[in-house]
Amino acid sequence: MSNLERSQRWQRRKDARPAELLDAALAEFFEKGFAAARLEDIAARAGVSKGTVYLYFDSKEEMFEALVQAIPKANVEQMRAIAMDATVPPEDLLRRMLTFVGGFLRDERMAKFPRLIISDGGRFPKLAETYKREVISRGIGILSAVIERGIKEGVFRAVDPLQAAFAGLAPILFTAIWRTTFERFEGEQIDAEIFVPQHIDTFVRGLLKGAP
Amino acid sequence: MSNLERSQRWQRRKDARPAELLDAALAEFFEKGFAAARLEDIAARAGVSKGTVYLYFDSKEEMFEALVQAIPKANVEQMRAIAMDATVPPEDLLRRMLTFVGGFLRDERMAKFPRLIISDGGRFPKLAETYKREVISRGIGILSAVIERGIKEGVFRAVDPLQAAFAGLAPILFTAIWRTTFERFEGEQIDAEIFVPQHIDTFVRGLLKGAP
DNA sequence: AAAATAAATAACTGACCAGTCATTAAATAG
DNA sequence: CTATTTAATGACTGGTCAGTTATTTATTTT
Repeated sequence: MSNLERSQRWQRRKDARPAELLDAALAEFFEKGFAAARLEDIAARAGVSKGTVYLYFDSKEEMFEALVQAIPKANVEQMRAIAMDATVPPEDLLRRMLTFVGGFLRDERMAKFPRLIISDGGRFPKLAETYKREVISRGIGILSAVIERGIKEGVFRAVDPLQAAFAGLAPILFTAIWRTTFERFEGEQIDAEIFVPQHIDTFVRGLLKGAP
Repeated sequence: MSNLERSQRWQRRKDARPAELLDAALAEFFEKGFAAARLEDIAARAGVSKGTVYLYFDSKEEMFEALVQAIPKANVEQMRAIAMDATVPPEDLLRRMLTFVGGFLRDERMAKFPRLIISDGGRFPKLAETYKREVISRGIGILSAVIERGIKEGVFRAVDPLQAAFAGLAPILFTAIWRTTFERFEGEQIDAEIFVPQHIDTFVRGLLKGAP
């Protein structure tokens, strides 16, 4: 029997562990929430024992932080890229940006983040704070800048740009929360395919000057 | 020393206990979420020992159910009353109804409910199910009926009434979630005073025919 | 091939908490 | 005033789980 075939109890994989543990942690957190997720299950899912987790992370909370820090930032930066194109009229920019957000929230991973933050933000304020600062504030900032430009150029009515940005984003974020909370029960459903474009249309029309 | 002055260890108050316990439970659930709320703290807050709780409720979950069942129904019925007035044009009805929702969500109690459901709905599906059936579905049903009437009367564009109802409600519910999750951290804030009326205005304008 | 190193394990600890139950004492009936 | 009932207590149980640590074993070095 060769060495390769011989069953080994475990292997040293120093480099791969942290990422694998974070993947496992994300899955468990999404499934059960932060408080109820068991470190033992996270370890098992990563094919490792509980003690090993503590070789790479100081605590459960630190794992959570690492996840919130890492994952949703790229998408926000991509939204900024869309906003940069000053040759596009503001109402089209707005449509594109909100469509983009609706798009990446269709990805399970992204959709489950808001719910996780809302769930455990109460007892672990750092998480909510980080998410607000790194994700929401940036996104809102970019959106409201575009709305402000539209007002200056006389295309939009003179609304409060910050509050309008929230109003544009809220239904889309709400879709993600809905999916992860109420979709599985019978009764009325949000159909993101219809809901998101229709909302964007209504929202942008409602913002335009010359509306009734 | 009279009987009245004599310090008594406790009093029998069979009738008052359940309501007092539910009040205490609501406060603890709002503060810590369902899973993290301690029965001992709920009991203490109601001025009673833990054992007493089990004289009136079979389990922690049953307390939660009782709360979700009881509290937010009245408001939904009040919204139905507004919708009933067929002499008012649909766009005004819509404004009134959404303003009403924005109003009662300013009450702390109401604002904290959605967050509680979202937080613990995952592990206690019954709660989310009850809330969807008893509160959300009813509210959405009433709203979408008014929107449908508006479309039939030729006042609104031919949108999907159900999805539009969600779109009208979502930002207002989102306000409540925001308040209980992100308001305490520095950075951009939703100002409900501006946000809600502005959203309602944009939403209804966006729905009207003759928009650009 | 033996010694050294460090990755990984698994048994353990200490704290926590939902739910139980034998006991106590307030209220009521006889 | 005494006996009975029952509201309320509080110590206890059984189970869970984050974090620790002594030990084992894979890998690297010499």
